[in-house]
Amino acid sequence: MSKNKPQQQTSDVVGPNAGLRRLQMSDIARLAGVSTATVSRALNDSPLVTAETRARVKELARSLNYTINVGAKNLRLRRNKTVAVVVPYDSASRQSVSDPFFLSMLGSLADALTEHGYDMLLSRVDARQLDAAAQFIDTGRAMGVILIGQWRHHDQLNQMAARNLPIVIWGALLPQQLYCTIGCDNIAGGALATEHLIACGRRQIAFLGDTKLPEVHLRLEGYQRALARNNIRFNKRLCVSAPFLAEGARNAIRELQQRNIEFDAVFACSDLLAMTVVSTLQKAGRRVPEDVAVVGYDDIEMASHAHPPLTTVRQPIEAGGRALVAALLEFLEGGRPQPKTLATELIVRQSTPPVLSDNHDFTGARLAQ
Amino acid sequence: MSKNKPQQQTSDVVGPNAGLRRLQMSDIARLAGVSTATVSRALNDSPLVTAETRARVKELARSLNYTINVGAKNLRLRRNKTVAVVVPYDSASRQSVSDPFFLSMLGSLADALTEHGYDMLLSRVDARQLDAAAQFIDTGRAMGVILIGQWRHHDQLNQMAARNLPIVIWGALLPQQLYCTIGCDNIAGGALATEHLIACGRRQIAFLGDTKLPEVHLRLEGYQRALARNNIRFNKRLCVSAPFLAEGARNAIRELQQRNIEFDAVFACSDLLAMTVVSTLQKAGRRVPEDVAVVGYDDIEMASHAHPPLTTVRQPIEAGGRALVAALLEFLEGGRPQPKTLATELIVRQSTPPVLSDNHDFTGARLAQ
DNA sequence: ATGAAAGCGCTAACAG
DNA sequence: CTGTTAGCGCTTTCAT
Repeated sequence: MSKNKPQQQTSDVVGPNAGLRRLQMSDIARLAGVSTATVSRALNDSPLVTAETRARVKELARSLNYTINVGAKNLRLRRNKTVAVVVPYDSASRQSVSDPFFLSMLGSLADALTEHGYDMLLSRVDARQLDAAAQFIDTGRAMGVILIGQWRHHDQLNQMAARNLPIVIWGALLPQQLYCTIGCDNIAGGALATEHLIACGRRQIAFLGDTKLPEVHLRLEGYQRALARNNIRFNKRLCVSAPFLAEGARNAIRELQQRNIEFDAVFACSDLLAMTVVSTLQKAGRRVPEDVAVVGYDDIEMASHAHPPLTTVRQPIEAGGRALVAALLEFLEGGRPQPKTLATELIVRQSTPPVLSDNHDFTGARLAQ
Repeated sequence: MSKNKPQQQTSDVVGPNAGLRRLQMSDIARLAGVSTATVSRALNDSPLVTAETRARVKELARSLNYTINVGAKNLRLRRNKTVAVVVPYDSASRQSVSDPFFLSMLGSLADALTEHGYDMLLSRVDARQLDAAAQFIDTGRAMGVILIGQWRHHDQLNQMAARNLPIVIWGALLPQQLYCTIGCDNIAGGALATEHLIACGRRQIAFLGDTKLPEVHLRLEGYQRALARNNIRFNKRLCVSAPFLAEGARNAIRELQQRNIEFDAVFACSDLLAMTVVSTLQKAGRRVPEDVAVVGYDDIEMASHAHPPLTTVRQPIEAGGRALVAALLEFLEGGRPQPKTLATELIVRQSTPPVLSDNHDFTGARLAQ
């Protein structure tokens, strides 16, 4: 009969842990004088039990500190309210980007998921093998995946999408994309920053960012469009590729200076980059914003505390997290969520000088200055 | 007979998902012509199956893209290789500290856990109710909890420890502490920074940090000890309480200036704080390190890219993450891990001037200058 | 309104 | 070495 006692059964009668065996539903049932079915119903607020019974069972469970075993519940229900959040890391540097932006995003996702009763499984995967993210779904560890950053792996992502896996990605909207991305309007963001610098009277605006990343590439496009709208010739030599890491910014600025390229403004594709730019410039004896105006991107917490406080393009992180979660949940409910682009907003602080005209409308086309 | 078809059974024969039902062990067993027991053994590398059978089964599983259902496995094994990592957030600001230090710690934990085959469940909890962290264990969602930061909730933590829950905490070692903490030697760290500033010839060293946090309090103690060892009188007015958030730093510096308190050095309890200090000082026309030397804490990535690059006390995050995980695993194996204090290291960069003497031994006692 | 019983997908005694 | 079988702790149909 009972030939199948699991090996590690915590003895509930003798031994050091006597009586400490984890309570289970059958215990509550016995104590309440009902069946486990009734306990289950009561605990799940089923209308099939009397209010009286429900109250009694719940009270008993509470007083005994009983909590339902989620694993068993999940197995039975064949679902499991957890979502995997995957942060790719650069296999070269073996380090994920240490930008505070990511931490905020994680926090925002954690909150949004919690709000919906979901748990969040966090993991890092090698950016070269993003499809490892699918493992979470295959093994049933999570119902879906949120990937932070598409990097340069459009193809891998498309393949996963082809498998129809519930996965949504924080990133840019690309042509011929099968997967669902949520992200900010990078073109608009790039244009916003650039228009502002132009409105401040700057004409030689350097662009800093790793244009191999889709999002940055789009910001560059916004930058170019803004220049065009204002009849400013695009000067390729003002564009310096700099990885997100701060180191890149210093080198970039040095490069400009060494090559004797004049610039009176910098648009940097992250606040981290921008802050390094400011420091590098100040060290070189150039004033911000008087000599060089600087605009950043993200609006991380620190941006407002930098010196000078950073003018920057805010990415709505809270909204982003919520949108990612909403899209994933739609997926899980059988829907096919559409990519969504969130609006960005220019936060004007002191790293840029006052605008020249009274026209504060940076969004409209500005055909001539 | 089959009166118990679960309601949401994905039809495997007809319907839009025909044939897409998730494979399970019995499918592999049937296809391989063996029992599920054998499949289980093969997949788990049990020595009880022939190498030949094992190979055949594994190959079949691989080719069919079958992966074991972790939930079912966990239920049966009554364990579940996941650990909850809990980041307390300040209920007042409704925001967890957005210090990059935390992100690094999360990354480090994710790596260490992955190394041991554990998954990481991330969540934020209200700092006022840290014991909510115990829920993860009670519901069987995770085997143990790693809490980042003990805040001011010594008592709550002691209560949890009394329940003998597998939980370890990143924080300071406090007297009469029942729980297991892993953390850096804050006293030594505080002393290290202070000794260095003294060695640089500074005597009026301001201390910046939220001393209500145990870790910061200990750093202050190290600061005081270093002063004492060097016969410098402790001046309470040089100690300014500043929350970790950057804003605090500016106010703190302003406060010092307004109160006309002279200082030629600042020891700030986080790099974020230190960087804001540097900026504030520079804006006020004081040079770093010539007029004021500044030492930070943590050695976040950005510290080396600041201007000037920040002299700081490094917290070994990688080692910290590994130690936290090691301690928790020891707990899970029935051990009772001891609190562990990791060594800190002074990273000398350019926010402090060259030391005056040739004696670079900052660790020894320095009885007279 | 409640209970009995049949599994969710897996593992491991036990018996061959 | 392999198969049979009894659960892990829960939910839900079906029968009462």
